[in-house]
Amino acid sequence: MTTKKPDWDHIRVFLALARTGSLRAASQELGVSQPTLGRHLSALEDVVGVVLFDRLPEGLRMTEAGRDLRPRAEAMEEAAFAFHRQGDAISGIRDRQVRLTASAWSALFLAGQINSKPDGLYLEIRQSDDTQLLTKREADFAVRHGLPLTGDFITKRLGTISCAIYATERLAYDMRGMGPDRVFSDAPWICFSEEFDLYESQRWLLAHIDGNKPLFRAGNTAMLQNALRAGIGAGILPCFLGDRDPALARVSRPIETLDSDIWLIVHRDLRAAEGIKQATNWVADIYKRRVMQLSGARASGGEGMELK
Amino acid sequence: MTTKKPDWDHIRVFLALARTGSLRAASQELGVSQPTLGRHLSALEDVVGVVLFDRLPEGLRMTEAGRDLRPRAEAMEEAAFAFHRQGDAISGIRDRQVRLTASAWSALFLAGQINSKPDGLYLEIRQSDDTQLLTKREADFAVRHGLPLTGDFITKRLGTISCAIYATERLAYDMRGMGPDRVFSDAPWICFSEEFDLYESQRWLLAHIDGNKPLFRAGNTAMLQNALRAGIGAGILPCFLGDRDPALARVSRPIETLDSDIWLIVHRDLRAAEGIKQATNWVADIYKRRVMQLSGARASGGEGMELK
DNA sequence: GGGTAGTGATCCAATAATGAATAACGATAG
DNA sequence: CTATCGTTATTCATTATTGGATCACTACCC
Repeated sequence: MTTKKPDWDHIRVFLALARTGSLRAASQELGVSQPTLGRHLSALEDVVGVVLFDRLPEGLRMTEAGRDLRPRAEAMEEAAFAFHRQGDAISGIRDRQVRLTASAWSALFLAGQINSKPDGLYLEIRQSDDTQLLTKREADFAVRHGLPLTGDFITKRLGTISCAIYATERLAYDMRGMGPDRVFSDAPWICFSEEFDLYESQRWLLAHIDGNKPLFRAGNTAMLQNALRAGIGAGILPCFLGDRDPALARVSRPIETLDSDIWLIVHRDLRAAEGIKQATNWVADIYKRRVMQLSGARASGGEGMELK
Repeated sequence: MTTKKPDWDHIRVFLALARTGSLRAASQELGVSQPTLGRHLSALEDVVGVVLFDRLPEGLRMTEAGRDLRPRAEAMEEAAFAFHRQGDAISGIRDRQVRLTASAWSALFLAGQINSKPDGLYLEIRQSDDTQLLTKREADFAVRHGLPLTGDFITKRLGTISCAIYATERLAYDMRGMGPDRVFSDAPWICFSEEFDLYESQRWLLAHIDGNKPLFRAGNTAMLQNALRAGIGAGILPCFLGDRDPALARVSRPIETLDSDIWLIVHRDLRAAEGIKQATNWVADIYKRRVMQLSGARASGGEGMELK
């Protein structure tokens, strides 16, 4: 009979070490101390009979054996996630916050509607674009601009979000005077910082203004909006934000090219959980009721230039 | 952030409890005390948020939630097995006995050839017909009469094992006199106990002797052989045993219907491990060299009746 | 150079997990 | 009804695990 020592948790440690590359970093992530992790690793190496990491002064370097073993450990982790997902589904997420992750704009939008949240539903909204949050079970469902590439998810289209170019009324007036051809090169522009360069709207703006460097780069949407209010430049905002800001006016009509579908994404295992159903219904309902706000439709038409 | 408490080992406990049905039984199997298992179970129920077992005076009764979760836990266990198999493959099973499981006759046969075992190879032969031993990682490879139905195995045909009917020379003489038609109904027969009723040879014999009840049922092959030696009856033995027993003679020639292919079965993950290669090569070599013994071929032909 | 910020290893007091003993309980047999 | 057996739950002394502090070392930056 082989060793019956329970080492499943040690495999979990192995994975954390493989990811962080050092005992200390992993100790922070796992919430256990560095000496303990070192001991766990040694214990695992003992039962497996193979050295998993070379201990170097600059950290841990995974051996070839470790690299071979890693996919197996990840398969095990995935199984553990599936186990807990199923548990969540069965428990209906009772006595726990439902954790929703949304991209920047969607997170803002939902936070603005939080007062319509049904009683008894405890929500936590986490702004992130990391799809992995769902598979890693760090979030229960997601609101995203795109569909996930892999994984066993249920998706539902929530609606379309439109954005336009906004500035103070005064600046907007001047810019409209420049006309579609010169506004990009002559006006002062504000955009997001480099980490958002992958965003569709950011790419669109940067491509249009071309050589004309943006005079300010904001780290998040709220910063951008405040900068616009200060009147130093123009920038892209989602209509649901820009239209409701009395200090801002549209420079352009909603830019159709940048219309973006919003998707609700929930893991198949969780879709039937009571808490999840409540939360997703709430979210879907909001997007249904606020479709006008999101698309930037207005009772009074005809404001701003047509840009594309 | 959710609870980061490591509970993978608790899932392992959950599985053991699901299988044994009681804390005490599981504590024996896992080598941990009953109070500890109870605590582990409670801890797991805490994080999952669901009651997994009802604690009854007669033991644990799995709840519906537990039944739903069980397949997930088993998937995780399978992943853990795969992890360790891979580890074994990489380490080459150094510093460890290679554990071989074989069916009754094959185990006997191999044990008889153990002196040809290469130095430095440490073998443990376990007699069993449980195919699960391989997937549960309780054995490294198997010698079986049939092929496994499921699983990712490498198989190799080792040879054919033949068996015949044996008895003492005196009884064999009498029986040959009865002729093929009456020998089954008139002679005294010995067979295996009921637990072997699924074996091909046992089924064949029981079907032939029909109403004629066997006068003795042996619990294993050695017992059967000894009973035959005592002269009280005739029975089926593999040729490699019967032919080498000077106290026994063939009543029949090898019975072709009962020829049975022997297979070597090793998990794909383990096939390249050094220790495994050594051991499987040794086994394959034996079956190759002793093919005559196994098939019951003899220099002097023509002994015994032809039965089918 | 000479700090600084990393890394893993080691030691030992504090702590958490463990298990033998036992209690409490229900089922069962006589 | 009583005795016995097999459960899980509880208790508490013992044991094993843990982590803060520290050491030795390397890489890197100024």
